[in-house]
Amino acid sequence: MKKGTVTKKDDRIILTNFPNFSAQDILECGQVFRYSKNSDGSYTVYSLDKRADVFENGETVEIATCDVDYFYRYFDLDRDYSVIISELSQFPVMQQATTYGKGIRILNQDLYETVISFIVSANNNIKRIQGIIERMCVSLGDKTEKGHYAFPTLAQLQEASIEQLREFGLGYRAEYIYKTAKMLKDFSFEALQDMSPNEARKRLCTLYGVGAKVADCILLFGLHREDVFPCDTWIKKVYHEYFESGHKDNRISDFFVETFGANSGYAQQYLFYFQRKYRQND
DNA sequence: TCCCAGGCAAGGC
DNA sequence: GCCTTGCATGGG
Repeated sequence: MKKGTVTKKDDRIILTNFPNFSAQDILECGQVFRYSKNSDGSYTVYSLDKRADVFENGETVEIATCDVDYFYRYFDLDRDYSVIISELSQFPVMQQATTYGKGIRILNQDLYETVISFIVSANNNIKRIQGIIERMCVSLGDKTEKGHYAFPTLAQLQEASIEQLREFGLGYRAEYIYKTAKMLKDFSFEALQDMSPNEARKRLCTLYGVGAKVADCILLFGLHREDVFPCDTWIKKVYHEYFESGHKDNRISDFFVETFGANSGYAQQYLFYFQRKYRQND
């Protein structure tokens, strides 16, 4: 396959004939909660106080942003996803899943925003998660020059009361966010980088509201750890529908990591997106 | 009315 | 260590 070109300008990134890039697949596959689809078909995605607008026209994709370097890394543009897809396709279901979600890329999201966002995600559905996080931004975050609201800084989050957090619709997760915001004052994100998956997971699980699954999401979406496999209710359905049964729920993640190895994180996202494809209203 | 959603913490054993 | 239970909220 011919490899496309990436051109960085001052205020935009231009992809030409660039394989495995679809704004819809990337943003609607469940890894990120702050984005919108615009009336002209373009997408806007937000990260911390930044935003990028993605316009797709045939062979050309234009990513308009005032922070080109940030979103170059954010969209994981250095990685060749055709290799990953090729390796995963030997597994029967993966052939279909990677065909369906061939434009997926695992984003390099901000670690702090990922921690808070996925605490919100626990036992929740995507539509509600998006609404809660949006209300958090509007109520606690700064309004930017572009007119949108930034994700609240840690300092801003720490100032919010439990009652205020509960008004966003967090339910019992309000206490998780409240306590973890305080705990993050003395938490080293840098230390996670050099840890094994199990060490890093254990460290993340010291945060209130973070368990095994949320920790794996943080490792995958915030630290781009490829050797983890977040197991939620959708993945359990995938497991029982397409794979061998016999593992207890809390071992399904281990089974998939043994199966997919270094490509586990990617495999998870293809399968999650594939499993949910007829359920876009969640 | 019950079930479900990108589960987790706490308590019992 | 492994199980069970309660949990806020809104949509189907």
